[in-house]
Amino acid sequence: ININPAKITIICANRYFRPFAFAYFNNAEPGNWHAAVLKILAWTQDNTYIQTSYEHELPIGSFAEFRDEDNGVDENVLPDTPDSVDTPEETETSLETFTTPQPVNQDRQQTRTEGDNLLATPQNSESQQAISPPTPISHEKITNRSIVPVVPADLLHKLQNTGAPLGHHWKIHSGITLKCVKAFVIDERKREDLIREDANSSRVITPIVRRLRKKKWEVEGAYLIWISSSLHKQWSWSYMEDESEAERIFAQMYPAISRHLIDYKDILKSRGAGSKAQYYWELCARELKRENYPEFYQPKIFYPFNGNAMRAAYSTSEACILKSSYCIPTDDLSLLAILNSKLFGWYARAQFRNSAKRSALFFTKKNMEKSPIAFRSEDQKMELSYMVDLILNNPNSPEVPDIEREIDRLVYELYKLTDAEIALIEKGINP
DNA sequence: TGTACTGTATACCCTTCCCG
DNA sequence: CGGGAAGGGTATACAGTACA
Repeated sequence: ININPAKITIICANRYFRPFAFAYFNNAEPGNWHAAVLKILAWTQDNTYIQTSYEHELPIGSFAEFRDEDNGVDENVLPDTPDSVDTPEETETSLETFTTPQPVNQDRQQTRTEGDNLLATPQNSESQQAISPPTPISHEKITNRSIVPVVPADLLHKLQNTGAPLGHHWKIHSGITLKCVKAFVIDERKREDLIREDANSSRVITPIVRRLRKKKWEVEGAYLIWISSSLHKQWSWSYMEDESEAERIFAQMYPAISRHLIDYKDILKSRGAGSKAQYYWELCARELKRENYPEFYQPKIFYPFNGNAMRAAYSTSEACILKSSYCIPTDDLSLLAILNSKLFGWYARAQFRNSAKRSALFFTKKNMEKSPIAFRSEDQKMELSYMVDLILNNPNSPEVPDIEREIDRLVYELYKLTDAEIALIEKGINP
């Protein structure tokens, strides 16, 4: 075969990239396949802390930081010759995992071109050294660090490789867009007034559920005037040539609602410009039916789109949620436990921050879908659900902080965190 | 019948601004 | 003043249409 084995990199993965591995031939010379040693650099689900990203200049790297903080661990004490890594015995074995590659010897490097395999070509050029130091790492060091990683970037990496992304198991739905919240969202008292004025009003008033400001688990109920768009529902006023005539018919059908919305006529008309077929009293929404909005008709976890912390809540009522909230239809309270845990909060601060100047986190659909949710056994699910139930049943109990701490502890267990990693999260040290 | 194109509604995400 | 709810621009999905 006339292929230079040193130029081959094999990428091995299943369709979920778990495990994920690079393989390449070490000691490979053109025309001498027998001398080539196949080396494998792998990421697996359970053993995520492997130094290969550093050794091979993959983009991760807060390693320098780690050295500063890790007393006594210094580049100088690390072996600086490749021979201390690759022993003759190892060369005899054809398969070797998790070892550092040898630097390319001088004459072989001269034959290489710029486009050559990065992985099989350890850092020799000056430009590469400027990006990342080429110091090889001993096995011993790797083993020690894999037991107690204390660098936030490594913890983040570990979390990212735990469990499965949220989007694999759950679907996230966004809330209803309103042209003007003040106009369409009403409280219990206003609802009673409107229905007392005209009993028909109840036909277009539907419950919604919102989060309570500043509170993690609690929700508040409210009501929404839901008159779906004429594009989706044929009303008596739909598609009238004369808008004032349509308005008159609307006022006849729902006099109380009409009187309420007239106060917001100007603002609703200005914001509704562009959607020609609609009148100011209509929502830009389909009919509220189970088949149109199945997510609202089942138990759901919901959370606001932004904020400086995740504040997820749970609702079993058949109520809608508004825009700037997302909901996940599920009755799995162990997911709620994870979302409201300190661990997830730490992950969110590390991942979801949108701009440097503001502390706000953006729990966008994409961000959330990618979030790693640890696998839970049935027992673990039950235990977490029980804890969450305790809080939901009595959110103002003085015991809530204790229960939250216990939930945090259980979540740390789910993600198999070490004491050092837990300390990082408790201290709020982000990457 | 399949494909390309087009217009529109919707959802997403960022920015603004209000309220505690 | 900061947090967070709401507004608004825009990318995207999708339905409808034309045409091969």
